[in-house]
Amino acid sequence: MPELPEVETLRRSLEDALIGAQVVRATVRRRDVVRVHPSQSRTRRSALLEGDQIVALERRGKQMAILGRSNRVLCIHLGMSGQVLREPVTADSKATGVAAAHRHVIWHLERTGSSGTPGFTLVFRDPRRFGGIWTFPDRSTLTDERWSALGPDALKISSRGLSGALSGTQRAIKAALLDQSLIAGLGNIYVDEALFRARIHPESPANRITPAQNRALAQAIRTVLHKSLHHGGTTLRDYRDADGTEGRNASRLSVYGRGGQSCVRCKTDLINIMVSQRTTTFCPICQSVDT
DNA sequence: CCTTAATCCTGGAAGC
DNA sequence: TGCTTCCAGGATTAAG
Repeated sequence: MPELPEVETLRRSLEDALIGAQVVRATVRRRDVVRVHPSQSRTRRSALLEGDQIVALERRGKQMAILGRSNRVLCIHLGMSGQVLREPVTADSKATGVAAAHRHVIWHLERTGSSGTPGFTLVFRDPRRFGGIWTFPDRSTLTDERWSALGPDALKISSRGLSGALSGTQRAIKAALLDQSLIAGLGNIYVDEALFRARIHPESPANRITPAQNRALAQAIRTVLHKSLHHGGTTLRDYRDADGTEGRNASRLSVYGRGGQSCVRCKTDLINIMVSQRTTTFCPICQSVDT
């Protein structure tokens, strides 16, 4: 479920603590969760930033990159159930808690300059393991080999950028918006929310969207994402930021998860259909095929 | 070009 | 209560 606002909330919740911190040790408890770049196969420890200092956190679509001073990069994708948690190293009771399982990678970090600071850990957990961590020898390799496959970032999508993405395909617009190579960052929640806001039927062919609809949709995507970001993202069940805080946007969703309930705009019952193997909720009146 | 289905995986919920 | 079944979802892959 983590989509763009959740990943961006996570990134922001990590920035202050992580930038400038020194990675003392990285422990991998499940090897298949980490995809080490072929050029780094014999230096797995440094590939995981061991001995490195963290200098930046970036995001593109639903992916987050942790950049080291060495120029080495970790790219984290949360998939369905991934979490990155920051914990004080003194929190000994954590080991027996509910979140104790599925901790696949653990980093031990310290802040230099202030000796005596206890340090902290960063944990990647992912019960369902749809997510993972990809390592790259440098930033440009990440761009060339991984992020080049992504379309423009949804948070700042322009009307022009959106029409460029949609005009080349006659697939259902919902399917196109879920395709990360066309536009990066949207998942099932925010696609349904944006289409509702722009009053577009989810099965409309992407290339038959009118210029007015395209403008409305680009605006709706930005608004829906910014609104969620403002409320710390949407927590349906698993999502937490690095401090374990839940997002507060779930109660503000207009259509996602509200099939059978009444439309916030016209009071008609919202209906569920399947589009691209995904449950899709929309208002049959507000999002009719015409207009 | 397109769609559909299967696959990965776990845990919560629903059904019997 | 306790078992089985279903479903959720992001991304990739194969098949039609």
